[in-house]
Amino acid sequence: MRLHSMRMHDNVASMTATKVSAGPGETSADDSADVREWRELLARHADLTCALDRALQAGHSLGMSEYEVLERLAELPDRSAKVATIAKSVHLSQSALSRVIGRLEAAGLVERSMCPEDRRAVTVCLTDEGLQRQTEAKPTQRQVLAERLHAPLGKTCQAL
Amino acid sequence: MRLHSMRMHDNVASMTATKVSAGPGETSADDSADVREWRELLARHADLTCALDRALQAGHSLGMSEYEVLERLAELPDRSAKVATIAKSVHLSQSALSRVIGRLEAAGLVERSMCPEDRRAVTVCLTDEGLQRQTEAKPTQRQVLAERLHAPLGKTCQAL
DNA sequence: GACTATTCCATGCACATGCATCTAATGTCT
DNA sequence: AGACATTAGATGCATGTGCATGGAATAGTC
Repeated sequence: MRLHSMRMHDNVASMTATKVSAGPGETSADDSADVREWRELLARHADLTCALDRALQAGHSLGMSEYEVLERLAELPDRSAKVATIAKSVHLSQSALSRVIGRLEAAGLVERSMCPEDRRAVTVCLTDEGLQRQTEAKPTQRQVLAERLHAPLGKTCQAL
Repeated sequence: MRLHSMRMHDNVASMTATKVSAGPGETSADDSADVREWRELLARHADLTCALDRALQAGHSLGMSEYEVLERLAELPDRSAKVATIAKSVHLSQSALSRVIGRLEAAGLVERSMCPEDRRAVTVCLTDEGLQRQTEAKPTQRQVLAERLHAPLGKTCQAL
């Protein structure tokens, strides 16, 4: 079972081929619509992930996962949360999140501290620098979203 | 710039936080709609990729990337294409595609052969076994799509 | 025809991810 | 209290991916 994004790529989805569907061993009546929708979802995801990652990396030295964690923290009143809480809002495995937090901590953008009530847990807190970075990066992210979320889809993002 | 899926994960997207938007340094008027849409796209993609990969792996020993290549080839009249052609229809880098084809070849599902007209190019041809595997796996894929493409979204796919 | 630029694919390398596992801390049951 | 099960988070490991590069073949230029 795969899931999360590593470095993303680009590419268009063309290569049309006559596709009849609904043969004898088929699953349901019209799954071709599902397939079309699925491929569009893949293409959109690829395009956006690629563009977002490039823009964030180039402009703010942040990966998409890193930015997402910063964003979640920045949205909270006290700018901090337990790792387990963050995990619920990000599509990353617990281990991947642990490492993302590790990278953010090494960069000085968050701080890990022991949770008083539950000494197993770790509270992750956004630093001032972390908030600043997220604030700087936010317009970049929004711009990419605005440009590509509803764009015709067919152009690659290739080398930016 | 990240993009393509490695092993996918699951998780829900909750963690609601009061989000006002349109502060002084904002990009555009209402980007919160874009953000919502983007997060839904991410969640849907994560859910589907995770479920698809698990189902294909468990039932047919195929990764999502492998299945996609088989599917593209199976859709073609002669069940073969040059690598560069396949590359245009799949969201993988050229190198990743090269390795996917390598794995498929090692599994006996495709064959690589030199292209007569252009001796740089490689023609990839689906074997009978490859076609069979794709035919077997297809209902699995369609079923997952049918089940989850429009599902309420909020449940994880966790351990299958 | 010789030279250069370009295209096609494979591969070395770095890196992010998921799984399995480990340690520590809590919770539960008797 | 003691024993077992559960949960939180970190880490070893295997794997898949993208980038940079390389070698081979082709296309374009003079």
